[in-house]
Amino acid sequence: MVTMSDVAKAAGVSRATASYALRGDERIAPATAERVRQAALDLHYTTNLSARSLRSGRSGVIGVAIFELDHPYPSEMSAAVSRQAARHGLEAIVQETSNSKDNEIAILQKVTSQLCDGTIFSPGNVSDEEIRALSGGKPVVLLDDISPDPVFDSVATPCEQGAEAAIEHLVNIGCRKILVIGAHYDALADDREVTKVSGRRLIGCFNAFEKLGITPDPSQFIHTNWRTEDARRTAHAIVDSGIEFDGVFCMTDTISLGFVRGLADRGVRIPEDAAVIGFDGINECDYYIPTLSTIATDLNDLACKAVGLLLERFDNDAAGLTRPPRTLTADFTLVQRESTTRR
Amino acid sequence: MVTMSDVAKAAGVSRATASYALRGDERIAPATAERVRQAALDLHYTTNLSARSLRSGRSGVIGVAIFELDHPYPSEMSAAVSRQAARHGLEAIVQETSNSKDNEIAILQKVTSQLCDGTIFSPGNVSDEEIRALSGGKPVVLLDDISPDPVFDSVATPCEQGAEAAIEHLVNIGCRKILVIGAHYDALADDREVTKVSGRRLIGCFNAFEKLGITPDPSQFIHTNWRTEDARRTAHAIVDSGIEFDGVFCMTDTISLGFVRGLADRGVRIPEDAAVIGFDGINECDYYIPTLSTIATDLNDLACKAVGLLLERFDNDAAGLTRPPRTLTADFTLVQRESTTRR
DNA sequence: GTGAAAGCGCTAACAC
DNA sequence: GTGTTAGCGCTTTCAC
Repeated sequence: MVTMSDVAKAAGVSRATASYALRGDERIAPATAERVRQAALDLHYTTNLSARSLRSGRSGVIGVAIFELDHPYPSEMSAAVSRQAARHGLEAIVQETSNSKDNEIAILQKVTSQLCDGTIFSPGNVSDEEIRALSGGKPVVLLDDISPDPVFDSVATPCEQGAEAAIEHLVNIGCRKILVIGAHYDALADDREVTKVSGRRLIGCFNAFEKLGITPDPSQFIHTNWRTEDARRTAHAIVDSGIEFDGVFCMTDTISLGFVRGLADRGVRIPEDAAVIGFDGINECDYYIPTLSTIATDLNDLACKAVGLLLERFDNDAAGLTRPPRTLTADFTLVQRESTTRR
Repeated sequence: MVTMSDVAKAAGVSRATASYALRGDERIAPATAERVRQAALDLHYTTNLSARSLRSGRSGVIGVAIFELDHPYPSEMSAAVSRQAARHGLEAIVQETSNSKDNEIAILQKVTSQLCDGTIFSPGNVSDEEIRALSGGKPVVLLDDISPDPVFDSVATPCEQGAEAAIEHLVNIGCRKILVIGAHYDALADDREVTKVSGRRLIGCFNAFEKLGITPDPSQFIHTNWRTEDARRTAHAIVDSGIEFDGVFCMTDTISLGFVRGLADRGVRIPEDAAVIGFDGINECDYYIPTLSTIATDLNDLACKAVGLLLERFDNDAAGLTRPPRTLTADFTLVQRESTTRR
């Protein structure tokens, strides 16, 4: 392995000078700097991240910790963050928590807190205090952790506004019997639910109905596991039970995909018999048959805001400042496709 | 930040003893070890990865470098590798190369070669020698890099066998005019193509036709960009041109998704008018309308083999051994769904 | 503008 | 069994 000493020797300077030169420090004479750079190139020198990180406490790497890598929404989100990080000269490393507490702890404790300058974390089973303890004082940006009294910076998906827009859209295109798939009517009775994604999307629905002067019936709200196969079975059950409906808001596109497939299994035509709209904006909605309308969270905006909050903390920490935690909300767009387009 | 010195002091032992105790070294008396562990727990000690890695050259982290995180196949593959790594007590970090050479180099050079004990790499634009130079002597397992004279261990997807099975399946269910979407008939004229995924899937097709005594016509093989939207347009063009066909093998599920959508746009019914089968086995094939048949690469098997090769190298390197590079092929299954099921 | 030297937190010989 | 010691490769005062 070629180290900085090798480069310094080849360039005829000391290790310190080599270090400065390679990082573009102003103090080094242009000619010297050039000589060092050339030597590094010739020797195929690459700086040792562990050593740099150990010594300086900065690595230029940020961690992204998410539930499940093999699901469209989290993987598209990770990709967006990766690209956004790259724009700022940072390297993003993505780790899968598998939605298990042990794994979340292991990840925060190991790579993340030790190597990464900061972390973008989609928390599942781990409390704020635990994150605080495990993060080693490095900045953390939480995804969708809307607590009334936030401890960390966070970026929220536009749950309330998006859900509201979805319901309004269904009503606007003429739906009169709307189903909401993803949570019970009385889910909000559980206090914790209010801050969760499902609860917040539910609130958006209620807001929309209220604004439109509609009194929703509890039977319109149907709980299901947020997995495609469960949503498909839920659709079967609903059709088989004879419930009437002409519009459906699915709390995620994953539910939407399964639900639409389930309706198709039972011969329900979309959008003729029922219009369907989902939430998230995953790519595959655009290739489904029919193409699926959705409330598309702007992942670039989300990534931009998350990385931005991290960068702010870096700068602040460097300047010895602190500021209270901020919560930003990502933009969204209502994407109307075939599943809610009636001729 | 709490360091090992703090733990050692709290437990009333030296740093070395603390280090041994925390790593479960046999030499430390059980009582001492327990005392150290308790102290570490009380102080919320977490071992500094950079320091460990710098000193011992091992981190327990493996890198996964892939094209695009927001596409189903690579993200499902990364997830499989993450989980397989976890089974061996390794942490997997995933990085997106964005299919750009600069990025591939940056990733190999930075996190990967410096922190990771080994790398699973899906190479796009970087040569074997470059990988060799950038990997810093750490083991590398390549994905789908079938060179006649391999330099690294690698795991291949079952291209030839899978494509052969796909064509045979189409013929078995009665297809007589089969289209292959993803590569030109004469793509193999380019030598490099023979080792690429597209070329190898083409070879599988040729093998199948030969085995079945069918002489394929060049016009049956249609090139398209491997993106859903391009495949959709390709389907439009094919139908509009009046080419007749009753079976389609798409070289990837992503193509399949777009192609089927494109056929649907033109009123071609699947599987009644044409049967369609893809390749890869991505999750969404199971929820499409119709559900899509596919040659499903066994990602668990692929992950198992890739991580296994890495582990072998770790052990060998530790024992001072070397062995010639090995190339393994992942298993696959033919998954028949609605798109190739005729009543 | 450049070099000498200290030390980040940890591990692994080696000594006792 | 446990402690002492010497670095891993780098950055960063502090001299000059």
